[in-house]
Amino acid sequence: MNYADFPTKGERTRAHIVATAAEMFWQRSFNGVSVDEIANAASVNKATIYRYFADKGDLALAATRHQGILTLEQIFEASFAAHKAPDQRLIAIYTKAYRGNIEMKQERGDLLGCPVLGLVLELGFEMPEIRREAGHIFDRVQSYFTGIARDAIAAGRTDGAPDKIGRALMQLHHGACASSRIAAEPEYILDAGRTSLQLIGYPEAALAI
Amino acid sequence: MNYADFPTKGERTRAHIVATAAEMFWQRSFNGVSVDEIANAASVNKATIYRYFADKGDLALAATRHQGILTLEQIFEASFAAHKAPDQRLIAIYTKAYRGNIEMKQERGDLLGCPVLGLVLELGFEMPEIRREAGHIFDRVQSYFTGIARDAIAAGRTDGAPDKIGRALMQLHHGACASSRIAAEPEYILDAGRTSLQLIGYPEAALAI
Amino acid sequence: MNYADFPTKGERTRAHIVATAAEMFWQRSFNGVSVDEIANAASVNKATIYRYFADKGDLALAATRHQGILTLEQIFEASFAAHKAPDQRLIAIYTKAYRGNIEMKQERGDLLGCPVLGLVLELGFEMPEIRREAGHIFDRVQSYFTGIARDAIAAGRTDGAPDKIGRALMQLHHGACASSRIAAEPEYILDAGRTSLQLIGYPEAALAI
Amino acid sequence: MNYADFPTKGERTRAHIVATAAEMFWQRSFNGVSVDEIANAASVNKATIYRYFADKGDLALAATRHQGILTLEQIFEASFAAHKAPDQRLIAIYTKAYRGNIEMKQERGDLLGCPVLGLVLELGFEMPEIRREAGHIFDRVQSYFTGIARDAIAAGRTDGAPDKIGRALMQLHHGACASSRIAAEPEYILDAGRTSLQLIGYPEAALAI
DNA sequence: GATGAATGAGACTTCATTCAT
DNA sequence: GATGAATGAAGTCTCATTCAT
Repeated sequence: MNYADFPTKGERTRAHIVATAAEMFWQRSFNGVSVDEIANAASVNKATIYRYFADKGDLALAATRHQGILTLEQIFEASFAAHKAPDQRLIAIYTKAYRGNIEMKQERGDLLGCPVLGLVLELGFEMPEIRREAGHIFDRVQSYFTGIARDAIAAGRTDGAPDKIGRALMQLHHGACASSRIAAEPEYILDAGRTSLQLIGYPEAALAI
Repeated sequence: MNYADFPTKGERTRAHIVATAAEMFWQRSFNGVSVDEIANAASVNKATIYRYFADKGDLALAATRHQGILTLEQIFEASFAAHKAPDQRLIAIYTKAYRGNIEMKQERGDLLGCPVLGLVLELGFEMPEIRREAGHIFDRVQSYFTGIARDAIAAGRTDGAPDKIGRALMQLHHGACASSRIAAEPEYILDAGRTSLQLIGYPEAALAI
Repeated sequence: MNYADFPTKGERTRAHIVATAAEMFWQRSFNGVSVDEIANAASVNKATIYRYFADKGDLALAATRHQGILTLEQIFEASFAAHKAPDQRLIAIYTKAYRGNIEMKQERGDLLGCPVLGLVLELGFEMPEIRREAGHIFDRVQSYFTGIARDAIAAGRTDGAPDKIGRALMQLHHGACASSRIAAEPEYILDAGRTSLQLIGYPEAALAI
Repeated sequence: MNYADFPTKGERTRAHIVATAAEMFWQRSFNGVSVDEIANAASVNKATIYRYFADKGDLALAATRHQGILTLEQIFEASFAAHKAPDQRLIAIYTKAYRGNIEMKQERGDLLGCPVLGLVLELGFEMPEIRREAGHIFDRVQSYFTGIARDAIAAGRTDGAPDKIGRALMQLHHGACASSRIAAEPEYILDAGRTSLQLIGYPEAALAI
């Protein structure tokens, strides 16, 4: 997080709380983390949290949004900015995801997968706003994948409906996150990357470590 | 659940508790459901639950196992018993999953997705036994998919490593469960089914409603 | 409280909590007493309170009812049972009230007045059920006073509408409770008793200490 | 409130806070209103409140005083200034009270009764200064009633000790406030007015709407 | 052996109050 | 000097679990 983005003290405090909470929810689920723990981890008083968020659910919503923005920026936007070719973009996406997870595994011995998926599966029915937010995030993820699909079609590598391919790529991505977290196995991410390359007609493209 | 499988009264009580809890965890997550609520829903005394289970986590483990067995039997074993050809088996799997979710959506307005995925994402790090159990379940799921892949290879429809294809099919399945739950959209399941058929080299096979 | 009236253990616990809470609310108001304090004073766990009452307001409602029943029984019913003549009944009512307050003042240095009035003034708008309950209690109080008025009219001591006189007697009673509590002065109760006797046409009747 | 009475900005701010808080305490009790809510309602910063008042209790004391002054001026002084005869004065007092409550009931659907009684019943034991303040206010109220009694005696309408009659009138007034608030019934005020007229020997005097 | 009753710990939230700019 | 920001304490309520009959 770039703290320069939050000029006032309050905005910085708020952003710090969100980032802390997001990290904890990611690791230990919404209900598995108490507001007390978040306050301690963020080194703020519990009442300060309630100054910025109506309730714990509101904080979870902000955390979801935060994780969505972060993922979209650091994985998808970055990959699109750095590359033009569809296979290169896909490779960049999966390489980044893989590296992030490798790092995590080294740092904490575990690998957390998608920071949004767990929250929305846990809270989707109880908190429709979180579900809606996750829906938006995943819509944007799918858009990126659809763009890749479209370019692959334009390059004559595959055919079919770009949005259907985009959805398939997103589903594979979801599955990769989930299965790699469950098995604590980063390689599963690369597997999904390879399947994705095949789906857009670049079976020969290689995923660099 | 076939109650005839549990001859003694105690076994029936236990099975009834597990089934009730499994349903509730599926819908509202582990931490979102209290032991009180489970006892009420199952119409048993709370202390009775603690007669059969060491603690709430133990109950969650049993629920995970229960859901795993159910899914493996009703979706995968049934599909394999009914069909021989790989595409037919895949079609059966996805058709069953789709129909189950359609039913759910009609009955409760929502669609719950995979009954194991949410639990293990929520509790995986805190309760290693659940993670292990989910690992076993998903290993068996992957085995079924790997078998389908192997048969498709034998039929000359695709090539590659069967286990890698099996993993891809499982990841797609995970992604289908997750994305359809988030969007409350059963069609996403069929989309994943079609992608799966394509992956094993049966792009022309049709998913009956 | 006669504990024999509550056969089961749970009923006794519940009654004990109500009696304890009623006493505390009377002295220090609803919001001035915490559930923790009530639990401590009643020597039960806080969770036990919530086993018997949906929330603190529900406990206040039970306390209101409890105080109403107690007052009606010990002051009004008892006075009516012991005497037939309207002046004697009025004298009995005010004598009991006076003695109770004298006792209180000796025991705690203060005098609490009406156990229902404070609660309903504090919570009437937020908790309509308490207001309704207090309404019922005071309706019954007014009925007793109206009965006295009717008998005084029958005895040729006064005329007018019995219910209007009944209401006047009740209002005087309310005022007596309030003013004696504020001034910590039990004599104000006797003053109201004398005014009441005058209002029903027995100006010469004397209030024994 | 006449803001012209408070020349400096600070005094106006202070007076505005007191008036706002008094209104809120009246409606929802001392403990039922938070300092935050008062600050919001008065459109001042919370810290500003603490610039003018040592603590919330101090604000309650000021609110009590404010309500006392207001009531004494607008009801009692005004009635005494407008009329000379004791029955006319009593009628004026009760008419004003009645009209004020009718207005309230139309405006908010409820009727708040005496603005001091609730506060002092709630806080009397915890905050002796408030009790003392209320004592002073009610002493002055009683003085007004005693004056009326004295004039009625002088007019040969009744006999007895003026201060005892004054106390009776005040107790009736308290009771009228309480019972009308509980029942949300302004007519109860008029009833007390009629009883009061009777007590000072003007049973035939009529209370204009 | 099954269940009503009880509990300690901790959940979320709000309170009155003060700090620091 | 006024206000946004912060806090410790305490509030109500619920949790998973166990006792005692």
